[in-house]
Amino acid sequence: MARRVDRHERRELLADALMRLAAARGLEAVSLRHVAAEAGVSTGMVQHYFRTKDEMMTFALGTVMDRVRRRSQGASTPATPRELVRELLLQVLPLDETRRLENHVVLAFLAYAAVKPSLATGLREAAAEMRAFLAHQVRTAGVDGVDPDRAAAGLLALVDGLGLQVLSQRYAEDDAVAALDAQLALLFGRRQQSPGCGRAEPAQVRAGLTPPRARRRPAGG
Amino acid sequence: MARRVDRHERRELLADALMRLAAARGLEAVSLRHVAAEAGVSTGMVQHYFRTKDEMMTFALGTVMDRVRRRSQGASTPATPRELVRELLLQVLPLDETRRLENHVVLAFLAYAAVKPSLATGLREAAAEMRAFLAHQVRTAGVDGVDPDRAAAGLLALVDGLGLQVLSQRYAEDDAVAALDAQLALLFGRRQQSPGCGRAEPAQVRAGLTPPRARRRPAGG
DNA sequence: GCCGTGACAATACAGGTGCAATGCATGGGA
DNA sequence: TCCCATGCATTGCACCTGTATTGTCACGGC
Repeated sequence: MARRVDRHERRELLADALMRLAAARGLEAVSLRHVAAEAGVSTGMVQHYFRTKDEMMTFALGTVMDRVRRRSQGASTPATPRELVRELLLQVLPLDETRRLENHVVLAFLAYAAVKPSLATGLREAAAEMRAFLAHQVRTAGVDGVDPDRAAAGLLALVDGLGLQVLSQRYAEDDAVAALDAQLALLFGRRQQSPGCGRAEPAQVRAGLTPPRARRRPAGG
Repeated sequence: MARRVDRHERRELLADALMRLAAARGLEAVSLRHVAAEAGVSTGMVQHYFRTKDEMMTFALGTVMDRVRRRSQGASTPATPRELVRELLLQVLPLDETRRLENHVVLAFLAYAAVKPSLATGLREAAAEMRAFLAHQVRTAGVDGVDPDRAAAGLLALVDGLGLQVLSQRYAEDDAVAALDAQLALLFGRRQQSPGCGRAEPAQVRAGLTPPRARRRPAGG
């Protein structure tokens, strides 16, 4: 066998091109030929590494999520759970070009997944993973009176919504960050506002505000 | 001239077919021929009423938004601003088949609009309209310490995020409603929790929590 | 040496796409 | 009655799509 190339690396290169394309011109502009052109290769090569378009799409989606995951983990090593949560959620918001691009891609895939259940599964898994992590941190923080799962789900919903607003230019980036911080303050307790009273409020807030909780379907994540 | 048909009515009929298609198989499945087939007419007729595909898409998007708008207004006539706000936001969440369909369509258009600025404009307008209405109601309610605009934007972001979660089956419908209600309680004040203290908290909460702009508008604006 | 296999390239093909052009029936104004 | 704009159907076209097929070339084991 004459294998001299790193197969996975090649696939990621193509996935990169796909993401650029999806971010710039939408997922509908993604075709084998366009991806090949964007990557500067022949369409034959794309076919060589992905037997079908669906396989290519699935791999690309996985790549995006892996990338977000990796960046979220490797960002820094904050001491407190609260900082950890903040770091993670900030990595999800479209605050720079890289993340804007990623958000665009994820949005495109989100709409696409409404039709392709296989992709939906992947997205759900990633979300479940994040929720689990967030819930764990909330639990670790020891905020009393809050259901960690609910809080995590609420945070994710908030960040999702904020991301949408920012992407469609209905909201400024700074405002989104401020909104997130406000919610975090609510959840973890700001400073100490008239103890006893301030304590009671946030718990109720959390329980209500971050509402749903995902029933984690084991299979779909 | 021999005009016996209601042009607008015909166009809405076609837009209906388009929406059904978009909800069921994604916006990528929307073609002149498919829309025609779904509506049970010839492709020639579609071309007769929409000179271009883009014109058809734009009209369909407008139709969805109008529909949501209309339903939101005509739902009922609740007495309090809070009820009004709740009614409106509930109309945006995908809580029944109709709204699930609308949400799917809006999501599809949202992703599509990231590429077609003309559509994005329409979506933004609708969102601005809703935010203005919500802000007015919040102002009318006379909640002190809250910026009505911020609160409105926050509510929209929350509902947007919740809608996404529900659509992608990461969140149960009931949980979404509970989440919304919790946020409303926060905003308008639940009952009266240790007055003075309970009063101060919500204001801060609102300002922070509901930050961004609304994504949820089913209409796709 | 060969030869097989992996890494690509080029091409072919059936089908779908948006859109233009054309055909044709009909019914109201002249 | 003629006339022609309207409402719609049919057809055609150039292009693009995903995929299958085939070809070519370089390498590495035998």
